[in-house]
Amino acid sequence: MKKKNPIRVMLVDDHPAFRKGMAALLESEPDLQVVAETGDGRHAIELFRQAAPDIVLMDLRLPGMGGVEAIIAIRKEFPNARVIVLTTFDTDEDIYRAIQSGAKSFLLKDTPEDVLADTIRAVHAGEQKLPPKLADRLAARQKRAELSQRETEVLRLLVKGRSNKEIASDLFVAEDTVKAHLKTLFVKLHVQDRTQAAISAVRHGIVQLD
Amino acid sequence: MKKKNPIRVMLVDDHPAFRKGMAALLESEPDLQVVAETGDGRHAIELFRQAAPDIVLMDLRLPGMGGVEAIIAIRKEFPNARVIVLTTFDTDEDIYRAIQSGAKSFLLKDTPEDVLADTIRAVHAGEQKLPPKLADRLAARQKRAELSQRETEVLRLLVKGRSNKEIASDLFVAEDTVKAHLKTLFVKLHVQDRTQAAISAVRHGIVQLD
DNA sequence: GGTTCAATTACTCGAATGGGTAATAATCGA
DNA sequence: TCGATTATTACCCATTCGAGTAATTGAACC
Repeated sequence: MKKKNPIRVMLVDDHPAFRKGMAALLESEPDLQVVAETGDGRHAIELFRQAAPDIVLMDLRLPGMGGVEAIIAIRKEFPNARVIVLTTFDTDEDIYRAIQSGAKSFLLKDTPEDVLADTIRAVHAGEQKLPPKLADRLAARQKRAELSQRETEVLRLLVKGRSNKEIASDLFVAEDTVKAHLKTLFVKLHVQDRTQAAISAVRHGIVQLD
Repeated sequence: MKKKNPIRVMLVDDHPAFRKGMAALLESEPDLQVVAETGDGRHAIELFRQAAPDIVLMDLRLPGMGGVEAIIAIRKEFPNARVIVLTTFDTDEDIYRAIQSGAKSFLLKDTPEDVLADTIRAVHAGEQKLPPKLADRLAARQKRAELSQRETEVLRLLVKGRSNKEIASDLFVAEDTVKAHLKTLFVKLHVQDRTQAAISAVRHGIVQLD
């Protein structure tokens, strides 16, 4: 028996099996109801319009549109939308971008069911809940200096394995300019050399390895 | 109605929701039956003894014991065990190690249900089936020269961001020795410098970024 | 016993990298 | 309009790195 006002949940995840299982888990809670599900970010937006869920459980890696963009798009149209990110990937940068984009919580897919249900209820009640572990990660990310546009480009090329000279010609600037950017990058990333910078960029999710 | 001799499947994956959903998907096929499931690699081994499944669907990232080790352990005791790897992670090295360890197939979690069911049937019939995309990846891995023990250690330290001098003192050898290893590493990995080598190691899954 | 391969070290040399310092121009928010 | 940030370039200098070449040792394999 459902209560009169169950919390209406929408699932966005590209694994059908996961959606199915998650739906079953959630439905076993008397106050939760799965009202919509999809594996596509773009589809999620129009589905939100139709289903008007109380809570969205959103994966980050989605075909077509990324999870963060989907959150931004939804919240642009529905500023009160309550989105919880539920994903396997958890770099500092992922967490940071998700929260920045307006997500109310961030959970990993191996989160115990009871914690998940509690988080859904808490977020539905208007709270913003983060597991302590991830909150620490977020704090770590916050402390890290913001990279400028140009620095990010240089870092991206660095991760592609390009030399200073190559990066310079890629960006149509002098090699000394690239060196200058690298110097500030090293400081901001707390590293000593380019290899550490490249690894750090990948580890923190600043640059994707795709 | 089940047939008299359904294919008995065991699920090993640390996400309860995924197990639940996958079980439901598989059970919807009349000739498939989920007879056991667990989220733990070590537990999988004794569960195999009890349940004697025809097919094991195995994730690679598991708490405690890794998926590859679990496959090896199972096949040591039951050389005829038919294991299909079902995972989100798909570096060349992952695929390679899985097949080396005796897995009969390797699928990604977003595999369409019908393909999955067909693969289970094919493997149960004794075939070794790989999606063309992953077969290519495996071929790419096969072409890559095997790294020696020492080279792998050097690469691991390189990915940790250590300099030649540091790697040398870590391994109690001369810096020239490290340089020599790096030279052969560059050739084997088809790269020009240490940064590319580090990225390549991570991208191919030779070194984990944990 | 010869061969192949991994591991080790050494030496040279040129190129790439990183640190320090500094100057200029543009943009931007207060 | 002033200070801050960003982007740009330049120069110097020490260190690190990478390529080439080569030799030795020990284990594994046949």
